[in-house]
Amino acid sequence: MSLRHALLGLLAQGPASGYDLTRAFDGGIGRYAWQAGHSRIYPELAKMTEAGQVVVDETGPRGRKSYALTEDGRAELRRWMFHWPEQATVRDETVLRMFLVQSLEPDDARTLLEGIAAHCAAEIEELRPLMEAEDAEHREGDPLPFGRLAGEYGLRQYEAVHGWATWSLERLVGVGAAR
Amino acid sequence: MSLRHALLGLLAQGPASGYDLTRAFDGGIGRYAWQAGHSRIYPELAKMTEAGQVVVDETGPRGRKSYALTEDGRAELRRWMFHWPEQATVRDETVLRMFLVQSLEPDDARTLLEGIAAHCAAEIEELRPLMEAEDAEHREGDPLPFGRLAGEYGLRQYEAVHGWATWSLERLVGVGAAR
DNA sequence: TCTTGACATGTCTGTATGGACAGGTTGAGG
DNA sequence: CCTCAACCTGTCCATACAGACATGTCAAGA
Repeated sequence: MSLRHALLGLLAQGPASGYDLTRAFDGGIGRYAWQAGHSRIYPELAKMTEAGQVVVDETGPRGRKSYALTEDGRAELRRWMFHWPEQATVRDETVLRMFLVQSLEPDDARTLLEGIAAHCAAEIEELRPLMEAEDAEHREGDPLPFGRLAGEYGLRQYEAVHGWATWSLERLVGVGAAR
Repeated sequence: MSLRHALLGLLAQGPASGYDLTRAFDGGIGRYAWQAGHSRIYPELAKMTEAGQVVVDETGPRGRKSYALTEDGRAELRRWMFHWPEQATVRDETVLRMFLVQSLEPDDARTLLEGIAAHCAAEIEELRPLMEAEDAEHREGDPLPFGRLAGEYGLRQYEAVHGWATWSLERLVGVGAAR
């Protein structure tokens, strides 16, 4: 039911339509945390409405329906945020690839790790200026822009992977060189 | 089809039964990368056999069937490892919670971040000695134990999250204190 | 006026998946 | 000899999900 909580969390920022929420999943949340297409989002919003966690607070042009969180919805979000299961759902293709690097021939592993390192470096160069621009606009005392923490998470994530790939390359050198 | 590639990657380490593979998912790979239960693994192994990517190389007691990678299977694994889709599958409940921290009241957010930081610190203290023990046993020139790179990844991951949570707490202090 | 792209909501089908259901074997220790 | 835990393989069902299919509106610019 994580999709439901993702939607509750996004709606906690303010009312949004199914379309808006679908767009949100194109951004950082869909890239790093949880994917969802509109074909899942619309039915889920319907079920959440039935469950009393959201309401249609406004309709707009083109049949637009704007959803807002109810008290029940906010309570459920809070409950979920504080209730960590022992085994959280995880299914991450990128991390899986990292786990399986050692299944490749040493030469292939090295090539792949070099690719990962380069890719991370490129992402970092793209993300860092965005974060710095946000910080420059930010005034003392204002709430942080939504996604600032998430963006920082993504950045640190890439830095960690970059460091890992570099470290792994060093560790593999001995094996490959001895070939 | 990532489950298939996870299985191919695990089998690249050597033959294993469905039961062995199920156990493997209880470890790091299932915790950080990809979850799978035996009810998915057995049917998938059957399909992979049909596709010629694995073969039953040996039967043992209790109906045990040991699967081994074929050349086709190894080729498919390699192909997949080098073929990165623009948008990789990701569905990670833990990361989702991090994205949604800003949806909470500042006080709740602070409590949660403190919990995350403490949790990460505990995991780091558990993982680091394991890695150090493996390194102490490791001799120059030997191949790294399977999972050493993955373990290092997990460790660096926790360190990154810990750093992020600490940083986030600092950034939120202004908001909370001004309340 | 026309066309195009963005806005907007939905359904349907095949596959993925988790959790329950189901059943049988073997070895070690009491 | 017995029992129990670990070993071992499977199926079934309800739900989750991705991607295709389907439909229609509105605003801006040519």
